[in-house]
Amino acid sequence: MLLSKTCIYGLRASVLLAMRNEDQYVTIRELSDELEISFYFLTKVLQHMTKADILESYKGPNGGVRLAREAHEIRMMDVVKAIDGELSFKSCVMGQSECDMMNPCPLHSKWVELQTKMTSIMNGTTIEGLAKEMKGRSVKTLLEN
Amino acid sequence: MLLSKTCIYGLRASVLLAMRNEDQYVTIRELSDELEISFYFLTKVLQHMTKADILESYKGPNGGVRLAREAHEIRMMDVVKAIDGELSFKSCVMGQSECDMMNPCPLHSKWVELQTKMTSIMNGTTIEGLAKEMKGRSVKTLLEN
DNA sequence: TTAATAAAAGACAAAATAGTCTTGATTCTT
DNA sequence: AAGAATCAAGACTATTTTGTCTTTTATTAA
Repeated sequence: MLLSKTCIYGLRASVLLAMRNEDQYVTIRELSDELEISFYFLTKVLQHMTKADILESYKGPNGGVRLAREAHEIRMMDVVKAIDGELSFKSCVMGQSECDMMNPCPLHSKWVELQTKMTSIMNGTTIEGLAKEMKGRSVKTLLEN
Repeated sequence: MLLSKTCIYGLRASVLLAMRNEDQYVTIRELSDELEISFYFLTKVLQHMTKADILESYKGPNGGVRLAREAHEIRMMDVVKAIDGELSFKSCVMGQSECDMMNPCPLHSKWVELQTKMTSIMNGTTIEGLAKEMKGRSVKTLLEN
């Protein structure tokens, strides 16, 4: 698995937040219910994202979490880096600690293109983009049935 | 990390075997020494590969393991599938259990191309190819220094 | 000001992955 | 036949990831 579950949950929760009124706080319970994952676990994930300034939180009644910036200003890359770190997807396929042009693993030349592509997708995709895609999907599902 | 350590060790050991006289048995101890990894752990990995008919083994003096087929007949994909299974790299980035055209995750359209590319690299790369690349690299290193 | 709501913090538990070691089964050499 | 070499099998431990729960802190509303 390329991304950890923690990271995937973080991404999905961000997308849900972006699909709503962006400046409104949403409780973690609502998010975990909608994602059908453990409330406790999601709490930890989102706490981490709050510390990383991707989300902001508010305690007490009507509190919850929301995106710290506008959804189009948060890239998928920001979330992935904050949770899994950069190494997770930039690390060498063959597990070599250093893998670059000077010291390539036997797959390097073929793989580097893939990694570039991957990086550019993560950089080029915003939470807003994912949210729009999700909304579009729902409409499409409706039209199809 | 895309591939598990188990899988990476299995790949690297296969490449070492291919770099030698292919029909000669090599002891696991030699392989683990060369790869600088745990002998015990590598033993388990290679046992698994033997069961999967990627390697064959022979007990006793002058025994060891060797490739079960010629190096150009073993694809990287064979090793990865045998150890990590297919799901490991074909699974959805966003963690959706079903993710296809009919039921895409919000990243599906962008990601599918990447997965295709990845699959084709794994299918198109043989252990022999990796071994040759390794040998070439050594020569290059010599020439550079 | 008290009670209720909700995140923060951190302890604890379970599962998956990675790593270590011992014993047993073969096979070779002498 | 005996001893050494080597993989096979499986028990055991350590680490990382994932998941659960309790207590504390901040905030609101009555």
